[in-house]
Amino acid sequence: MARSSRTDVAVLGALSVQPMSGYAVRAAITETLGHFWSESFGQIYPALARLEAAGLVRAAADGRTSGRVFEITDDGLARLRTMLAEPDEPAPPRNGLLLRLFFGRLLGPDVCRDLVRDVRVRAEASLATYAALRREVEAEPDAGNRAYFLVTVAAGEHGARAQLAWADEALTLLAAVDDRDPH
Amino acid sequence: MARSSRTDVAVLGALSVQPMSGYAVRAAITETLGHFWSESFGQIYPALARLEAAGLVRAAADGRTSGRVFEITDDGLARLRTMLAEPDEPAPPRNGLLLRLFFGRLLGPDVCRDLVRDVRVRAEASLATYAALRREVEAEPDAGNRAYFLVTVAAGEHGARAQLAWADEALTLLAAVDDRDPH
DNA sequence: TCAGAACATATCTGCCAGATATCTACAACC
DNA sequence: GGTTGTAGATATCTGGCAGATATGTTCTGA
Repeated sequence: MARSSRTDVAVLGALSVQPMSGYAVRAAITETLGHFWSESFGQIYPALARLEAAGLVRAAADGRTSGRVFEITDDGLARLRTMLAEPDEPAPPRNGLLLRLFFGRLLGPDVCRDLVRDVRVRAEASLATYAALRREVEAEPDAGNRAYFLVTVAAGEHGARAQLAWADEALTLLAAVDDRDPH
Repeated sequence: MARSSRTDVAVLGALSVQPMSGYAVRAAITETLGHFWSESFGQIYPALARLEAAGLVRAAADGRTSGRVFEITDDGLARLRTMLAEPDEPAPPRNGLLLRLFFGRLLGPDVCRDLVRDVRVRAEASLATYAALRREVEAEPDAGNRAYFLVTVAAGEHGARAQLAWADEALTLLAAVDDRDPH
């Protein structure tokens, strides 16, 4: 996925499922891709305008509700396939939590332990969410996509379990730090 | 960590270790925080100018090489502590790999398996890097910071192991997908 | 002394999140 | 039958940030 508009990929992907308004695209992305992707309105509307100008998307015959409903064109579907096949450029790492823990001595071990415990709590919650999501996907009738969806759910599960295990190791490490260390 | 300039935190953090030029700050961040943080020059120089104007950083008595060497002021250290203590706002998820796998049916199972195998290879390499880093940190004399550094190394290790385990599960899931599925 | 490597600073483009400002449709409520 | 609230919908602006690029400087080794 080239650095160039990954938003376009997500929007085209959403419209490849069914025609939608910009508002609905955002809702679909939040709902369905929410555990590994996010988009803001500030991106979606310019993206739709761009894609429409390029003929990758067109406003569907207006059913005269409010809001324009867009559908993907054949060119758009071809472009989506191309973009999906581009090599992935992993984002540069930027983990605010680890940045703070690295300078943890300035914060003191107490605060650091709270930070880690907070991660632990959120990871537990994520696991529950993923368990529900997995049941949902496994019950879904669309067998052709099921394996792909499960792959993304599994990524979330493994990530959350890793956070749990890390949090426990981190708490052990921090337990050994003297609270009266000059920070 | 408020959304507002996390770059400032990283730069102040680097300068809290020792005075440095902008160029050296970038090098230090890449080298020392590289496995969980990154900065670009395009951020560092404006950040240094901002911080200097705010009195959080000052140009050290010039030893007359090229380049201005900055050191953190007392105000800067206080500000750093404050910023480190601010609540963490986790970045919105944006995982290009999972985005592609989610629409994997459009790509076909072969391409998807290649993507996953690639992750697996990189995760193996990461694990080796972290093992070396761990040995380095454990040998380091600075006992006061060692636990904090190890916490960040452990995060990388757990993350990489999770990727390995996920990749294996994903390959199993994708092995069951019929290659002749209409995509 | 000359070439090139490493050091150093600066700027510009484009992607993107988040906040905010409107506007419409519709239903519940009084 | 008007008011009010809520959800749907579109658009714009600010600021953080990565990556590329341009350019000058210092040092080292041939």
